[in-house]
Amino acid sequence: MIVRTRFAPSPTGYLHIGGARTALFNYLLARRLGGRFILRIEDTDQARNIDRADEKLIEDMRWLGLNWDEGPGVGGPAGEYHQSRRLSVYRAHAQRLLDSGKAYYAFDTREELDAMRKAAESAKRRFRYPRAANFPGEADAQRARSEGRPVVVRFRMPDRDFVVNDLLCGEGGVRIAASEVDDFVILKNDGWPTYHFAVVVDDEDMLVTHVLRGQEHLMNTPNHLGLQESLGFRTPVYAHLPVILNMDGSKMSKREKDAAVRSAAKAAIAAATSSEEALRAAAGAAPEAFASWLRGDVQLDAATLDRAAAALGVQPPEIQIHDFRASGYVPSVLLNFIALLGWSPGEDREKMSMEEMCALFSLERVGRTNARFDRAKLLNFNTTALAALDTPTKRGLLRDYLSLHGDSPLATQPDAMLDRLIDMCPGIRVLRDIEIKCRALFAADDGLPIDPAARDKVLLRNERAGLRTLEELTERLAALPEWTAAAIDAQVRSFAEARGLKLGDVAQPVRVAVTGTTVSPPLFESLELLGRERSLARIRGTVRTLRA
RNA sequence: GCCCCCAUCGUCUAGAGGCCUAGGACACCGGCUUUUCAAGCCGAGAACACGGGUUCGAAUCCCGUUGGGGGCGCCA
Repeated sequence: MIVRTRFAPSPTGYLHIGGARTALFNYLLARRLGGRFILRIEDTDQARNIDRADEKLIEDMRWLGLNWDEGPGVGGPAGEYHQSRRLSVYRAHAQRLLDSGKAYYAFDTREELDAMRKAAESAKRRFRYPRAANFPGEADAQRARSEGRPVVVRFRMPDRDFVVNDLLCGEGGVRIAASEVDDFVILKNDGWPTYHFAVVVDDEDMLVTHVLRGQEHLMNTPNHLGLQESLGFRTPVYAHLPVILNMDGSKMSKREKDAAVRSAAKAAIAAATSSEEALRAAAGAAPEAFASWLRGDVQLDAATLDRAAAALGVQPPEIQIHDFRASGYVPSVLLNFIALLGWSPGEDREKMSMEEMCALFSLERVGRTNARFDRAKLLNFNTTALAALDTPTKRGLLRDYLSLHGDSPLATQPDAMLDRLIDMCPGIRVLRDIEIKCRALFAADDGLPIDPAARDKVLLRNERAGLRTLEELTERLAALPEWTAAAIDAQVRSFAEARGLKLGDVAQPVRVAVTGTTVSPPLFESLELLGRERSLARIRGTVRTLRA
């Protein structure tokens, strides 16, 4: 029997870390066992579907390299892989259950259901839907509809305990008592299937053999077993994966990003480096909404949050796969790291290529404890991996990074220039580091912005020692017979030695004068790249400004 | 509230009753290197949640406690 796995996300936006790991494990299992990996889009909630969200999700999957054998864009035997395009399939199966008395119509309103749930809660009972003694017929459904009552189809759950044979949870299966399950809705009032129903039908249609999914699905598995039994379907092998949490143990979500930006905003306002009004305007938020966000009552939407973060000059923590791409992580490294959140190949192995993971993966070695997402370790993985790549490969990654940052001055540079920048920046942790270090080299020479802290510390402190050094050095540099990193290096060193200065005492003033900051690629190479004219223009400009 | 899952350094984990004085990785701390930021090199500290069993012997098996996570929708 050929192994068939699937990743079945609900398209509510970009792919999350947890979703990516679920996808990865399904992918690895299929690859390891010579099976097929299917992508299916679970878009059965009309209210929640965001326009074209599946495209973002698919983009992230492709970027990660988690390519599917069947699914959107590649097709397959099931024909359609968006549940929204398979409605007739679900309806046919629902009708079958209706006809055989294994499902029935129900006409309760939300209010009635809420009231029943409240009553159960106050009586300290678990709510169970009160199944009618006699099921309503088609005529009753017609009447209910004409009276404007909601009409749903509920599944008549078999009245017995269920045992979920899970590869990861429990030993000898997880037993869930009959009292813990009830007659759940399979067809909503809008005629669309619920998740529980669509997932069972599709896993059967698509011949899925192994279901690896988040542990939050463990308790709904009896619903699926009941449906499979009543529909005469196979039951796939289940493995419910532990959850990935934030470092603080909370559930990983966009909230963390929101909180990070909020605390930066509060700090900036408290330190008077910014005002609430200025930030609000920069973020483009309504005054009341912004105030309520600052109090922590609500979250900001993604775009507003990004603008606020930019205005504050803070880098919010990456949450979604897309965030990591935008920071300049290597996709295979991200996958490698995520795989280790729950899986270990043993023998102290950690750093692995995709091929190695495919060869080594096994469910027996997947753990069962929740993992926290440690960005520091991921950063280390990325740093190490980047250091091992050759320049053309890094350039490819940098191009991808820049495709998301069209406003970067690096975005329009030719390959030869990018290669030069890459070689000037060893030891980078993420691709964004290249941009941070190099962007000043592409700024206009006139009116180069100087960081005040750098200016005070490096040029003005100690009675302008840095500035005086700079002035003395300028003419020596101007007189250099050739403008190469080696020549500049020799000149600066001999100058420093003659004055009894450390190299840094000379190099830092030049760096600040030329780049406006204390951080840049190696100075002499930077000066060579900039050229004599532009370098001297910047130094002289800075000197002029500070003298005035 | 009821039900389910889980429990080794700060974090991810190795560990299938003696190989454990508990191994690796990241982080942290100390040192070296260094024209900035990184990177690199060397070194140190750091864990079997608790309480009962079982056994000659328990991180490993059983029970309980505590703690963490999840579920109880016409969301997925």
